[in-house]
Amino acid sequence: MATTTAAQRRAQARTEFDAFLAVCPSRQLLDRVSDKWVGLLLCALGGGSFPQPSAEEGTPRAMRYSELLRQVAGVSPKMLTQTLRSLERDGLVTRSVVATVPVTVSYELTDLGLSLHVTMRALKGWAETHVAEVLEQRAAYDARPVEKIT
Amino acid sequence: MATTTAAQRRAQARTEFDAFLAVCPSRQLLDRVSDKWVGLLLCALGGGSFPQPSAEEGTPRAMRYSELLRQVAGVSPKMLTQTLRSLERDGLVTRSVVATVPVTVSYELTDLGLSLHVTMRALKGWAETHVAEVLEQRAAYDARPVEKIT
DNA sequence: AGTGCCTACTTCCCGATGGTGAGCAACTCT
DNA sequence: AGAGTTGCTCACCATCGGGAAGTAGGCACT
Repeated sequence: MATTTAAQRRAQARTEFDAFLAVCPSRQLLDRVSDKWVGLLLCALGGGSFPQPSAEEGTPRAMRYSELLRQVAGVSPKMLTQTLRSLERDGLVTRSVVATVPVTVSYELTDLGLSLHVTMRALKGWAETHVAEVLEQRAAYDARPVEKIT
Repeated sequence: MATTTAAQRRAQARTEFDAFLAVCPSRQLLDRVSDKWVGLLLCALGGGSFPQPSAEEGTPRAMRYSELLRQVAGVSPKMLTQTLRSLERDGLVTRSVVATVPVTVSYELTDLGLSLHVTMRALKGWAETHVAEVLEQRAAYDARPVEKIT
């Protein structure tokens, strides 16, 4: 009985540690910045585009909402707005509004956003470099016999 | 009228190009590997753990299902299985089954998986380095007056 | 006048997927 | 019998991304 109580206490302590880790800020941040639209927007604002060869990376520059909407293929106004708001909140982009007619809103990477963009370029490069190999692996996996043993 | 038709054709061509890019394999792959459980599992199999200081990266080694379940805080059996299957299909991990009682199943990074793990370490490091700054930015953003102009 | 364009979003609805909780099978030990 | 190990599987539900349509204000063209 004393052994069981000690085991239960250890399990409880582990559960609490797990809960702590699961809400850890840096872990949540990694999840956040790993969002697909985040990556594509950082890339666009950083002067590049993905998927494309990386040979001609442009310079980071401010871009307008409609520019981003056109350049980031497949993004909807909703996801664009949502992601830009999130990036702004995290301090990764600045949003500037000029009261022209029509209104002009532009977004630009901060230094922090630029550091993330630079860091994410490696991951983008990895995907471009290895996509063919992964596709082959998938084909091989899908072609193999279904295995029943567990 | 001829001008309108030409403009419509250009818009149509752009829409088709967008559709192509949106399903581009390397872009899909980047989305895939950016999944939060993927990152954490690659890290665990690569001998490290996140979030933790990176000073003591261990060596990549095979790990059993239950080991991974214990080490990756917060993951459920469902997500663990699902993610491991996906990693196996992409050729990023190998799954080995030994018919012991109970059965022994272990997972190990492939060379491809290891290359991805190495690439993702930079992103993990970025999150750990900058999490405090991002939290401050969020607090500042949340504290500012609500702006009504668009 | 009407229509279409530009700007930067917003709203509503639905479906996919992640998450939770419980369970399965086969064995061993108490 | 119950409790533990192994590695999953299944049912249900909540969340959030995605799709489609819409808003407002101005300007240009027919």
